[in-house]
Amino acid sequence: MADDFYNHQEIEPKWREYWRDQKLHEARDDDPRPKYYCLDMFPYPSGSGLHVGHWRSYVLPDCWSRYKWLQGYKVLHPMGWDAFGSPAENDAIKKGIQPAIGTRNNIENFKRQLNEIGAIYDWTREVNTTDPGYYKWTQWIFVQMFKHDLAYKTFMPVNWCPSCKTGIANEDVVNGRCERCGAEVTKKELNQWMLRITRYADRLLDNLKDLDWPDKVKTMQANWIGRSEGAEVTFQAIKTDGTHVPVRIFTTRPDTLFGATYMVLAPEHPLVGELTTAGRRDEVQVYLDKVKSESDVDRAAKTEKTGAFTGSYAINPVNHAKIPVWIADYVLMGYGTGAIMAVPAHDERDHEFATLFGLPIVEVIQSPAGIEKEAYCGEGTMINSGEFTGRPSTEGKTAIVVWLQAKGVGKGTINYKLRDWVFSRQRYWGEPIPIIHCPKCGSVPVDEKDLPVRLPEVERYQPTGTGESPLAAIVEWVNVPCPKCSGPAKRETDTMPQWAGSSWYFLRYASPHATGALVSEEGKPWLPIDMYVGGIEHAVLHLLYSRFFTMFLCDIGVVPFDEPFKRLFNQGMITYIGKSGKVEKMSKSKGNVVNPDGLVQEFGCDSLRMYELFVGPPELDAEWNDKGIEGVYRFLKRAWHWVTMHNGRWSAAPSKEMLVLRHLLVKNVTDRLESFRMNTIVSSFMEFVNEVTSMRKAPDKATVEVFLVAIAPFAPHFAEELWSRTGHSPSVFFQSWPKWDETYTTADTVTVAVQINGKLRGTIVVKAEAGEAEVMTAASQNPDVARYLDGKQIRKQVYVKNRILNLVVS
RNA sequence: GCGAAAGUGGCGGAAUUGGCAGACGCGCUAGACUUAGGAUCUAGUGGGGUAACCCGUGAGGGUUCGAGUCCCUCCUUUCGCACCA
Repeated sequence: MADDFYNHQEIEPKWREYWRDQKLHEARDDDPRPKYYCLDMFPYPSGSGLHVGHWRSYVLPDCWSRYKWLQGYKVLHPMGWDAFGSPAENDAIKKGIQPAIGTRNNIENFKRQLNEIGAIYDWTREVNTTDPGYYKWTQWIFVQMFKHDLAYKTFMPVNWCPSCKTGIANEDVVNGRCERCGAEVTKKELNQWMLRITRYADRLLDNLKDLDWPDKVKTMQANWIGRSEGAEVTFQAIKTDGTHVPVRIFTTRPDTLFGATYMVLAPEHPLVGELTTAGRRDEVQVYLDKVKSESDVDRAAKTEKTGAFTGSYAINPVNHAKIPVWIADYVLMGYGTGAIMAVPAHDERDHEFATLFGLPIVEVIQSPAGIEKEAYCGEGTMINSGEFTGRPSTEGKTAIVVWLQAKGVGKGTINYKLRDWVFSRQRYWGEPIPIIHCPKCGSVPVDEKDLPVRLPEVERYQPTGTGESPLAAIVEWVNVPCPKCSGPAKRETDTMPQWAGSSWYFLRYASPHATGALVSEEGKPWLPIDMYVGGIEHAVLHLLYSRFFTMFLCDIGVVPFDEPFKRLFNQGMITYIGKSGKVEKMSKSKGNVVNPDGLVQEFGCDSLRMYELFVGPPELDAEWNDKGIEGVYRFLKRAWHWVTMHNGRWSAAPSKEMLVLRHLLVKNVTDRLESFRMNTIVSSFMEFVNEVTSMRKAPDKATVEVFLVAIAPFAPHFAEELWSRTGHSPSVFFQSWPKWDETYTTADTVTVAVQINGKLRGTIVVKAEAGEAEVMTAASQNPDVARYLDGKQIRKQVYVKNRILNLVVS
């Protein structure tokens, strides 16, 4: 019958419509079941379509959500749009389409394509960061941060992307290049809004240990925060006029203080001028000019150290040694105090520098291999260290800090690599920063009742490049009365980075339509997120910012938790041979995209879903194979045939063998789901179908039911159709996840491998849990084994129950 | 340079975590059904050897009755950090 073949083209749209009509995807606040919040990282709605690489990231969370659903949870699985940001703006500039309109069109297209995946998103909770009803709350958070002294404006050199024509955050700079466009980043002095994320540094670090996240991501965040304990020590530098000026340095090795043989200031250090002697002025100036002309990229690529002597000296507080003060660009102004004591004997960088410029090297930690050839950075016994000589360096660390503190020349301190977050962008397409500058009252936040500050329409979107956003040109928008004194004032014209809206969107899904609060009381029980799925590329930026926002919102009572994502899973990317001939990440720019539309047409959405899982371990990158989907398609067809050919003619009672297969399937699929080995789940189903079809007997109804429920999260249309055809209603998703019975998954007979001298010589079938003597008897009767035992003496026998018998003979 | 992960047939990948290496799929070979097959089904498929057997998880060593799995040395690939004192 024509009706009996697996017609995916017919059944897939039908069931999608059914789910939509039945509102199967909607998460209801009043649903009494326990909640489960599964979240996909929301996309930027780009104009180019979804390729099979995108598909992979949406399939896994959908399968997981459907699994959780069958387990009896009310599942929140929402979707939205991270729609602010340069691409829409650049499009606007290029094609003359307003970003708002371009974005709307892209979202339409994206939604249609997501629908093809068969994913159950709750579209009633869709959020869009560019919606004024949404960014009202992004601005509200900024105002709260301002009120809590977490947002401040300051004039400082920031990373400037000459191509995007905007200042960007440290996190946006990758190897000296702009993370968005790849242009070399330069420095620019700008008056910028900053967020004091550093205030949360310790908490951001300490909380990591309790998160169920991949260690890799935790490590990356910990490294980014870069906490290091040490001491700040004050040296007295002698100025050209003979007076002393304190220079503070940071060190993690106070135990090596006696080995400081020179000092280095960052070229940008404020004391460089005062400490440069007349005789050295020219040389120092040449060096400063050279450093200034170098980009970060050049500076990073440089292998040899450079520097210049200022001509001045400083006094080491512990031994009053007079040591020269140098400047060198291996010392960074942005970290610690911008000055170091150099201990060439016990620091690689200092050693290299000292060797190059002929500076003295004094050993103060006993070094196994000496310190002439290279620095010794380990611990050991302190030597040449005055009263501390003879003590272990680990002890010396604290002892010297105590000593410094008592003398008032230093103290224990902690430094972080993490910097405050540059939050201003001089671009059009972002949330206006809700601040009004009043000549009398200073920076005044916009009244909460006046939020949102809507983004006005402009004629020109082009970034000006002057350090001002295009908004600055809209006089009627900029000029407003001061909220405090009503005098003439001006709006802030910088906008927020794209990260702003994505740093809290996951909270808004809980109550996307609430007008009186960021999260309503009804919405709160959905939070926090139980499972967050997305790419590793957000390991630092998005995830760190989101944690910071959540901590702050927790502190001001908006949410009752300070970590938003309990569990994180990073999906690997899909790779494919690109036009370069190499295997690369699948992307439009690499010219190696595989369009899913044709595959859906030919093999169906369910085949593609299952192949996306089957392609490889979900956490690893996987290379796309054009033929691979055919295997999954064949499997679905075989399974379809198996069910339909026996439909209604089920065997009355399951055979023992069938029961074993059924329970083993449930056990395998469940175990593999829980451990996220999605690729092997597909294998489990294939093995099951291979087995049951080769039995050439009708299955019992219960086995088929279990099979259909178990496969429903992965091939939902397929499962629904067969569920209905086998006389069930309503949806298969109203069933509950099947359980297995250990009595069937543990066989009564087992095959035991028999090895002679570690080599497999035969296998024997024995009762499960059989004793060693019994197995030994069976083994010696097995001809394959016996021939190796003939005339030999058994020296040793090792038996591992139900697995293996190894006989050592001679 | 530092750190992390990984290296298994022609290919993607399995392996209950120390116990029969190569599940499952792709590809390939042979056969069946077919006017036909790029459909479907059946059988086979790590390498060598007529065979008994031997060899096989990047390379080399070690621990063990037994190692893809643990330890040491090295090589390669990918990712992250990259003068953070």
